Amino acid sequence: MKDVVDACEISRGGLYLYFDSTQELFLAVLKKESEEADDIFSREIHEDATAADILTLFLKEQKKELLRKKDTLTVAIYEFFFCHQVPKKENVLRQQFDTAVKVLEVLIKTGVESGEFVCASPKAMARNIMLILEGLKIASCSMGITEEMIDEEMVIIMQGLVKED
Amino acid sequence: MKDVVDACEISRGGLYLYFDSTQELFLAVLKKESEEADDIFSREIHEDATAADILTLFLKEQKKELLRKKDTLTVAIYEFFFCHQVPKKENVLRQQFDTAVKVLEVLIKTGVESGEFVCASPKAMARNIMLILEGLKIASCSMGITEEMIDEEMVIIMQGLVKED
Amino acid sequence: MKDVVDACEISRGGLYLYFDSTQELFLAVLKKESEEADDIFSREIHEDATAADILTLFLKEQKKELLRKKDTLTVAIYEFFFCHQVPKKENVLRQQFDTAVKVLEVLIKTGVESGEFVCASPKAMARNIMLILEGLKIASCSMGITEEMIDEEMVIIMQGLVKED
Amino acid sequence: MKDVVDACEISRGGLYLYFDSTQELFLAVLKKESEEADDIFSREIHEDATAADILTLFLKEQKKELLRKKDTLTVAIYEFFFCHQVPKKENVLRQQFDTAVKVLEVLIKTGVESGEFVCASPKAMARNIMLILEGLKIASCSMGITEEMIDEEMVIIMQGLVKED
DNA sequence: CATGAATGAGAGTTCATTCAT
DNA sequence: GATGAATGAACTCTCATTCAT
Repeated sequence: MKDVVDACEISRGGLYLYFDSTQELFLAVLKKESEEADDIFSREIHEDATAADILTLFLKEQKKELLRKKDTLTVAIYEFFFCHQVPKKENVLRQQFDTAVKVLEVLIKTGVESGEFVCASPKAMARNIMLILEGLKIASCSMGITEEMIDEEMVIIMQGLVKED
Repeated sequence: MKDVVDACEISRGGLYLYFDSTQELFLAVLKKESEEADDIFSREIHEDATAADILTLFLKEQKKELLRKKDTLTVAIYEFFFCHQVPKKENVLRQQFDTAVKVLEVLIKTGVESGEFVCASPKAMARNIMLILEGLKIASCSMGITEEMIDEEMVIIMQGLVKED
Repeated sequence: MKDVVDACEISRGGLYLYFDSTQELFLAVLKKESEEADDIFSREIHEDATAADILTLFLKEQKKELLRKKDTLTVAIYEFFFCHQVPKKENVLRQQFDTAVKVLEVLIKTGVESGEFVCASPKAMARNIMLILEGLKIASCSMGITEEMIDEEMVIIMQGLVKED
Repeated sequence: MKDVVDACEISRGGLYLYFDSTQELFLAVLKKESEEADDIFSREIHEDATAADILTLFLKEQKKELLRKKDTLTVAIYEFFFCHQVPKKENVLRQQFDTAVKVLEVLIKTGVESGEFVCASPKAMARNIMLILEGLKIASCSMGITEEMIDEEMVIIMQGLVKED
């Protein structure tokens, strides 16, 4: 509350002109973030490129986010959903995760069809990728990670899909 | 604080005879937990079994923990290290993670030597496994997971190591 | 404040062009109410009827008001004069009370003269009636009353005046 | 809140050691007051005296309370029950009122039996007395009353019961 | 004249920490 | 050593009032 008020140079009461509660403000921030993320994602996916190219681009974008220092929003989001056990439908975190999984699934399938990827269960693999990213994210917030760690994971992800022997 | 003094049947003031702050108390709890976890882990690894057996056992143990409802300690640990950016050496979370990675690395190497596993970079793979588990853990706390999700990930982990075609 | 600007479809600032404060606005409302109440009262008193008829009519009117649910204005008026100990001359509540007492006094005297009522001290009796009504009003707002309770009191009031044995 | 904290010379937080909320504190005050009032009442009723004596004593006691200046508690009690429309059973105000009515009813009946009083409906008369007192109380808080006004009402009440002609 | 976004003091409540006993 | 009553700063939220437009 205090931080928001200070950062926005608004009065405490002024906040309530735009949001009914701090919780609502927070959810609004989440929604905004989510939409912006979707925009970036969409822009990438529209490009005329191979599945591998798109996946690489996606992972690069994720890496950039992971390296962003002092990602206090990520922390705040986690803390929010730790406490507020909202139902699946209203859980923005869950929705973002599921959406990303679906997009990745389609991407992997496309890659399999084009012969770029080898994958028995695109859906499970998509979820696996997202969980690795989630793992990196939480590791970044709670214990710190290096760029090397991220790169290594990206390599493992790509190798798991191309596995040409 | 209240929960601790209630559970320990100690006075609020009494707590400060043993710990200078709630932060220190929390770190002590973590240390204790960590030691106990190590014990369990060691016991498993001492058994006379194949690398695949041990890994399976390890993953099963992890699954059990993931399914434990209301894992408030996990949440508390995350929240603690979100706020207290302690140096690597004192970050118990990091230490536990690194220890687990090392043990897994040895295990994978053993498996590779015995011909059970195929893996170019055991260290990276070990870290990958831990990040997936971390991803599952945070997903469990913040958006909820199903047993099927866990099983699926376990399968992917094992397949990534055996990949016999 | 919010309720007023919503109901009047005026801006918050606009209100201050007509009233210096909510207090002044409230007093203006009271004054208006008081004038309207006087009008009703006058209309009744002008009718050509016996004193008993008029008193009965008056009590019936009071009963109707007492039964009006959610009488938030009454509550607001009480709360206002609880806090703002205004001098007797400016106390609208007091003025209304005194006016009503005077009117009732005249009415009782008329009744005594016509032989309808028996009353040693019309002024005290008039005040007594008003205090009973005040008691019913506050009871209605703070603890709830039934129609039976009102009727009972009305009977006692009338019996106190006619007492023919 | 602030007033209580200032008056008790206690910290804001300290209040919550004894009461879970300001509302609970308030209800506790009410209960205490109520008990003390009962004590006084009981002491009077135990005395060996005629019904008229007891009633006179009761009215004298009520007069004393009515004359107590700055009766902010009475105001606070009214305001509380204006806002908190609690069910009849939990409404302390209502309970006190009903209890007083019952006691008065018994007293009047006793007086009727002993030939001191004349009264067709002791219950209604008891309620009438209480409503007059309630009317005096609210008048005292909101518009101010004089000792003469009180005395006048007391006379009317007594005359209404003895009515010897 | 009129607006409504913005203010800021004050409300009730929580909780890690302290200190007289 | 041990207690637990007490503290006080911080939290979220409300609302009559103001002022740049």
